[in-house]
Amino acid sequence: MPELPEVETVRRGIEPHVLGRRIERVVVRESRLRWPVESGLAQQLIGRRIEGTQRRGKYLQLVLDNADRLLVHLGMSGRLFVLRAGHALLKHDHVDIELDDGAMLRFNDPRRFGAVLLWRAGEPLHPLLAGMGPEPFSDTFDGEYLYALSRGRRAPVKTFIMDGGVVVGAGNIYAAESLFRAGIKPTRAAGDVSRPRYDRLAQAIREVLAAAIEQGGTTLRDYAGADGAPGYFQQTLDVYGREGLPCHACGKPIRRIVIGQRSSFYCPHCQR
DNA sequence: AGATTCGCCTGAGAGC
DNA sequence: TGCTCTCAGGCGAATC
Repeated sequence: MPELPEVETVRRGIEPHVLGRRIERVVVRESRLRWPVESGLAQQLIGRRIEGTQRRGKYLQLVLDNADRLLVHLGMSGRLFVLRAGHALLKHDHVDIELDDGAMLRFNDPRRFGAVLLWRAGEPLHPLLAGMGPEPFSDTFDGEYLYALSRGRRAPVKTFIMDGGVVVGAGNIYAAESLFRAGIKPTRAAGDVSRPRYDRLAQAIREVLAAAIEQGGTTLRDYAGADGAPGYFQQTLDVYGREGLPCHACGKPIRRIVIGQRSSFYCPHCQR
């Protein structure tokens, strides 16, 4: 399940293959994604040169030479591969973007929770990008920010940091890992977490995401990088998916609970 | 406004 | 072998 580190890994993986390339052909086999792929997409893209790649939250962006941007969201099961044009077709290969050197970006997404959208130059900030919280590596994201925003909130701190309007990138896996590193119990009300502990949490979120990016993301079942390679951060996980296994810090068994319909893992001894 | 629930999807794995 | 059931979950929209 691609979260921020996985999307960043994909961005880094495809960038050298697409930079400066011109789009020659676009094939949309299935337009029913999270939002419909617009019918004129191919016409909008063909002939454009790709000038850069960016990421905002979990949205990957191809910046075109007319300043339009192609937004790609991998949803839960989306993959973006760099292949040679004409590569054998697999089930759920929904969109191809063929480049002028014979390479091809291929979007595959079994569950179709992903999206491929055009954000045209001159249009206001795309609605899906508006209202997003700060990037975890930006200057505006720190303990003070989390502390101020959380006052009066009774929702669990895990739910709070997973809210993309608070900060982007703390998906289920990384929220759990960050809370473990910060020693904070995930069920604690966001408004009851002290300022010093939010300092630790903000730092933990940055550390966990940075480490995951370094290791190419976390591969549990669905995720693979642009070259098809898995990530390796799952070997570093302290709590996620480790129900009943000994805590890496104290040896007591990791507990699994459900918070906001999502599996949550924590160490009842180390996290308070 | 904040919190909660719903709905969209398919594949993997368990159980029979 | 093959069917049915459950679960996974990002995130916008709707509802409480």
